[in-house]
Amino acid sequence: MAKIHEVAAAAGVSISTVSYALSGKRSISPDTRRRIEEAARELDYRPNAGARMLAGRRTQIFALTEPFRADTHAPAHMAFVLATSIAARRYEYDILLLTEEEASAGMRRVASSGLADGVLVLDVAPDDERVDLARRIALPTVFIGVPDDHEGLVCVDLDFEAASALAVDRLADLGHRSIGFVGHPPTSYEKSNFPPRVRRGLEARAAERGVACTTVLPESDGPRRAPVRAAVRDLVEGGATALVLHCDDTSHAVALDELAALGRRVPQDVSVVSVGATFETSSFQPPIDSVPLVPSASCELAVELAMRMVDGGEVPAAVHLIAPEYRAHGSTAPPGGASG
Amino acid sequence: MAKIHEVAAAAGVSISTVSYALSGKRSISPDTRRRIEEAARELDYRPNAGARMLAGRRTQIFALTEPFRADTHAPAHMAFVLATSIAARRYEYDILLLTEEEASAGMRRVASSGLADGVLVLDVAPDDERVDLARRIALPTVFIGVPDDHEGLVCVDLDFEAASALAVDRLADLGHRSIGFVGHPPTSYEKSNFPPRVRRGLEARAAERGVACTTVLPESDGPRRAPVRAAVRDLVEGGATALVLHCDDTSHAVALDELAALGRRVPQDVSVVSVGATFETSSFQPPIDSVPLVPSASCELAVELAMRMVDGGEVPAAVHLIAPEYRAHGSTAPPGGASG
DNA sequence: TTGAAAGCGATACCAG
DNA sequence: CTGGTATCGCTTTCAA
Repeated sequence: MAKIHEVAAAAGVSISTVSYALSGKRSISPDTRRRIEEAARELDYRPNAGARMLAGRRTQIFALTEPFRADTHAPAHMAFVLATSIAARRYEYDILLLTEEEASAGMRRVASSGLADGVLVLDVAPDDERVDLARRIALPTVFIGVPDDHEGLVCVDLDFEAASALAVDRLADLGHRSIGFVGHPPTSYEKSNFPPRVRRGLEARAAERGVACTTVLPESDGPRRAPVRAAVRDLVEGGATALVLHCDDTSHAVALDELAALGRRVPQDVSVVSVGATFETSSFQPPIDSVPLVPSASCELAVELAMRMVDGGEVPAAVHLIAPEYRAHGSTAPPGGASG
Repeated sequence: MAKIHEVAAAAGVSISTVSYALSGKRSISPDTRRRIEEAARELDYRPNAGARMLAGRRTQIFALTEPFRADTHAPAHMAFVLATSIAARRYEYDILLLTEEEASAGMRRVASSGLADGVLVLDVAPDDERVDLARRIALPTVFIGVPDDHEGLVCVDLDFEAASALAVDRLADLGHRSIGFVGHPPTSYEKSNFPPRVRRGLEARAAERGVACTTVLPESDGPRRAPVRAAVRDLVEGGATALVLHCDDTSHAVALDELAALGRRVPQDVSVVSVGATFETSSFQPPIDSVPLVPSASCELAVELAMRMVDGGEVPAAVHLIAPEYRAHGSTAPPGGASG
């Protein structure tokens, strides 16, 4: 824990010069800079965090609020936390965790104690309690996800409607006239903010393209995930030549397994596209086309916006949608294989 | 962001009195204290974090290092992060996230910048790179998990050996003479620190009790988790009258499903005990006896030790083992049902 | 029981 | 291009 004056002494300069040299906030002669950097390195010097917060006007910390809900999908959640942390570090920012009940109390606490420069909100619910709070506190806040009432808020998310539309377009372009949609369990459409958007986008674009679309929202439990299997069977036997999946990874695997059990080949007999997945769909057997939800994309944008706000820049209080991207892995083809 | 002098003015006292009243570090007349607390509440005052770090000698922050390894079991990991955060908040401490590559660089950074008062290490590998680092930095560090080389370190963990022994004792006491052990996939025994301890404890106690013990470490993939099913089948058909499980939740479910498929009732035909699970085993069909790994227990102890170290107290540099607890849910019985 | 004032260790303004 | 120094907001002696 060397201090700045030790570095100054070692380099034979004043402490202000050390500060400027290390922050790069004013020009320093090459020679002086070199001596300072060397001294800093040898002493393993880093500015004291507390002093820096106090003297400078930033903490270099973002608070990350995440209510670990019981129904939170852990792997996806971890991916977002990790992506946020990595994105923040690019700007030399650290992440402070705010969990559970603490989500609200914590935001207040962090705001009034100046512990963080901004707040990133994860795992957003449609009627999220953190919405009101965000409007009240005077701290830059970015939602990663879109609550129902998002007026005046800065939100970041994948354009799920467009993602679904992309999937429908792909299938419609190939000639499919009837597609089946396997979604999350019904409760997800109330507790989470994005499943409804996927469904809406899908059904809307299907209607536009004159494609028949049947939606099933199977429970994700039961022995061998029977509901998912039944959904797949019903859809395929009902005439769907393509399946769009928006569900967890296990349900994906089960759906593929059921197709195999039914003797339907992918993509010859049935085309399959995954929408909004945070997991790798290319490692399924067979690999599945995907319009993924990429955590790093959302989190990087969120952090960038938060940084801009911290720097006093203008950031529109609006939903910042991320354009979806179609990733082909060979699971789609024109309809008409065996069932031709 | 009210400041201390505003509170002092509002309460008609000096700032030092406000500081003392709020920290409780010296006695204040009841009346004065009341006025100060009221003023603080009305102004929503909280000490500025940076100023507090600088003037006081603590940051009120613990760094939590967690390398989000690819093979990390997300739900368990989340449970530990959450438990750590909750435990820390009891002491008015916040959690700063240190991830990935940053695990090592971050520890160094946090130590030399005085960003945290201590470090909590999660997801410990047998040959963890953070071990050497922990010895080098001058920051109280507590490992939640036990690396192979833990000399001079403060570690906290469930006594897995004792947990296994508890399971064996239960079964041996009931009269079982041959038990099967279904463990994690083989690679887990290298990448993670506790599976070997479970296995060791199990086999040792089985030997002591004169109970035959067959170990199988099935892969946790394949269609319908065939390896797990095969393991269960082989063990049961090989004469095991009881199964001890130390694997993920899905494998538990699959194992039970396979027993049902084999026509073996639990516990009449086969007894089943789960060891070291972080998930709820009482909601399986049927509910399963468990000697669980309780995240809150480990994390609370870790935080308590870290706090004691921060406060300058004595904490033995040793492995602090948590005594396991047997939770009966009706999945064990004397052997001799159908197979009499 | 209370108050005045000396730091804590940086940043950034004002000079030179 | 470099230095002196006021300042950030609190904690904690030292005095009364």
